[in-house]
Amino acid sequence: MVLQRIAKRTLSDEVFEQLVREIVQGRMAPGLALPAERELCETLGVNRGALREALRRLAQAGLVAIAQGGSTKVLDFRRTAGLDLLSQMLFREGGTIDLQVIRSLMEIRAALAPDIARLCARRADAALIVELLDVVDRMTPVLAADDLTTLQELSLDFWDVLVRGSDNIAYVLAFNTLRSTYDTVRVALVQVMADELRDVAACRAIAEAVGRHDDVSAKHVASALVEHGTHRMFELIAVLDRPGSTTDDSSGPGDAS
Amino acid sequence: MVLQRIAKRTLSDEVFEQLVREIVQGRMAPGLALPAERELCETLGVNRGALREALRRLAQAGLVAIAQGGSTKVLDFRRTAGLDLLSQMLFREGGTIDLQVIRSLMEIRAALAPDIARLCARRADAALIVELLDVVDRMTPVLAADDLTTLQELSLDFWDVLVRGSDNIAYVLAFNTLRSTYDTVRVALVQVMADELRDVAACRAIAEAVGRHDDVSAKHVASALVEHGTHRMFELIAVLDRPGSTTDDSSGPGDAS
DNA sequence: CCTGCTAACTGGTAATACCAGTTGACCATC
DNA sequence: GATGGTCAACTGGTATTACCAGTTAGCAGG
Repeated sequence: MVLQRIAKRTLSDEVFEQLVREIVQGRMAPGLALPAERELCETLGVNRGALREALRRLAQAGLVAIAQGGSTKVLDFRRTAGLDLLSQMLFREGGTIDLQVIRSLMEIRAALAPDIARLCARRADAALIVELLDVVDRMTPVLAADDLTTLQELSLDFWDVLVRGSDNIAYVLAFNTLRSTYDTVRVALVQVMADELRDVAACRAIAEAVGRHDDVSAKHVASALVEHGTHRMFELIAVLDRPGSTTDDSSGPGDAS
Repeated sequence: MVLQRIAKRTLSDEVFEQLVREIVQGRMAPGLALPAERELCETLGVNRGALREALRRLAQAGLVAIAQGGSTKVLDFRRTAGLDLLSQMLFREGGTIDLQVIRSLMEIRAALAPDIARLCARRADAALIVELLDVVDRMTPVLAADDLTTLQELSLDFWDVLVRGSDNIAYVLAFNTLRSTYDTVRVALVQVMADELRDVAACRAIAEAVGRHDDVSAKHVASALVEHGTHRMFELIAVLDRPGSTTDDSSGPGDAS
């Protein structure tokens, strides 16, 4: 087993996460007034400062509205929260993965990827093209060893370079959000994404299209590449949604929760 | 002049915004260690609690990394921040609008809109179709009066319904983020978006395609609709980027900052 | 019934003390 | 010289207390 960093969580982190779950999972309905800070911090057993730090973060995430003099009210996060909330929505009550969120993730990825490749082909400079080909070159031996986990990392690196090359700050930031969401369930998805990850040829085709500044080809190849994993994921979801199936594992190693 | 709500900003809001600007505009480079909290709060003239609330929000936004015992360090927001930061990047130093951000906004919108329409056509239920047609019906008299500002609001309502109909939480949340970014500069963009806003026929075509569950048509019409405004915006950006032009006004009324 | 005051909430700010983890210099040990 | 332990001086984390400031609702007076 590989050693990993100890995750240190502060009191306000705990409070924040607890309240996010309460709201996102619907146990605190929109419009509901939270208890007063002095009361709530006593209930939670933390000092008011820690609670306030958590509440401010909730407000920034668009989950509550704070008003001096008035009370802090729960908002309808479907109308007020931003994309950064996505990673908080992955897990349902009880720790199972919400397949609707996975499906959404795959769909937005499929919508963005072709345009990222297209713009990158239009705007990439020589240095970025070299960087792109370098990532693809590093993929080849890993593919030969069929090391899917490493391929997954290289795939993220590949898209990271493409996104930077697209010279579009919205794509860069959205990619960061989607990547961190994906990272949370990465291990559980290795097998489903296997076919896409093994398609290093498509990655090379994209890199070469970018090298030729051929935006049309880059777009089409990227579209085909991500449709790969997207379809596989849809198939899996169709199967898992049938029974009351848990999502603790799909196939091969990798534990969720 | 229309009266508008007074924006109440707390101390931690001010500190947060000030630090966001410092980081996003590059005056605080990635890797830089912030002064100690006790020192920084004295510099800013606020108490430590207010400063900490701001720092926690910065950490959540992916702009700094806080570590007990160590120092708080500035992160590379291009790698760690999420899409929710986009609205904070609209304004450059001096209050001028960053046209690169506007371009990015238009591009991601153009990438998402067709797929939103497509999914909505596949998944919308009867109630949502009624709602969609209702928005379009409300557009017609406003178009006759050529009231662009109201058309702009109805257009946002229209896309809001479409996004909800797509039954994709990632699209819903991303739409919220993009809408709040767009809202910040809405008035300045009325004239540029005019042609798109006046194309109520396209909105109706999308609504009808959704009503027929014709996802291919919905996608294509939506694609054409948003290309409208996107191209106009590109033309404007090409013109404004030439001289050292300020972005205080484009044409007609509407003051930015 | 309406106006306007007031008291009792609410969150916002502040000062202070102490707990807990990190860092680096220093030193004994191997 | 390299290693590992100790300690002091940082850093952020938590807690308590007090008071300021805005909102709300109820009540007195018109």
